[in-house]
Amino acid sequence: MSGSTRNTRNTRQREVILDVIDAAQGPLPVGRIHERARREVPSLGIATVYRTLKLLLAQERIVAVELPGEETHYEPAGRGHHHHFRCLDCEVWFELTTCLVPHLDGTTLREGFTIEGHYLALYGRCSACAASSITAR
Amino acid sequence: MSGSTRNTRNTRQREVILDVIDAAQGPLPVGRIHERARREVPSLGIATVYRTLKLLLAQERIVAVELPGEETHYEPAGRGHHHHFRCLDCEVWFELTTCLVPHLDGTTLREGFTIEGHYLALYGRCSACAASSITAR
DNA sequence: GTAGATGCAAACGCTTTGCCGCTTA
DNA sequence: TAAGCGGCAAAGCGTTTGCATCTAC
Repeated sequence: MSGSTRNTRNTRQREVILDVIDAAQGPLPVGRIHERARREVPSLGIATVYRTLKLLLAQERIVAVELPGEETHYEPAGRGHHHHFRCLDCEVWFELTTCLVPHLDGTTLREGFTIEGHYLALYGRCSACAASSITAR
Repeated sequence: MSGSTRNTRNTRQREVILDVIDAAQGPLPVGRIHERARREVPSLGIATVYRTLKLLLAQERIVAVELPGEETHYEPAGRGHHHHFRCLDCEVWFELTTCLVPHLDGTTLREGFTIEGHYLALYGRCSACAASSITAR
């Protein structure tokens, strides 16, 4: 009963947009979703992408991912609590499968702040880029 | 020699904008800076705020703080590496003085990602709000 | 006196909305 | 066939830029 699936139709546009998000290796911004979905449906308008993302969010089939200094990205829902890693070379955001700082939640800092949740993003090099930077010399 | 201080004038507007940022307990977004600076200089235009922030950034007198799902905030420079805490009640962003996860940098994850830097934001209740939620009943 | 700064308004870029013809069920 | 949907264009909204006026030095 989560979200509005009532009176909702299955269209090629929605199918393609969800496919693009599901097939990605990490969260995608609106522009990239539009770009990739257009390969299948060239006439696809940007407004439809925005409306579809809003619908998919309401249906809890995707989640919005906020990344520091970047536009909102989107990824499939249901992957639980996890964080993201950005490669400084290829500039791709990857999804991590585990939480690196599970101990933080529930603790209270000296300043009196009680931590109920956290957000972590990592930066560095992915293995592919690290390898090519060695072979490149 | 950091930034352009040459051919730069000291105006009341700039002085007030920097004062507002320095006096804040945490990073502020453009709108709030404008709002507070206007108390001193009512005619202050939003364009001047944007231009001044850009100048202060170039002079490395302030830094831009990216917070997940929020507009860019600004705080005084020179406070080193630290993170931010957002109170879910009063919705204020506070600055923390220490890094809670210094061990992350330099490590390589199983997936092959080499961590060179990290970004952490915390959510919860500040002591004032935690206290008032108790006395409120 | 003059280069630089401000304030206003127009321009921009991204997101949302309105409208109407098209499509799914 | 009808309600939902998509595409286009216009409207919003936050940020940037152009320009004429003002001001710090």
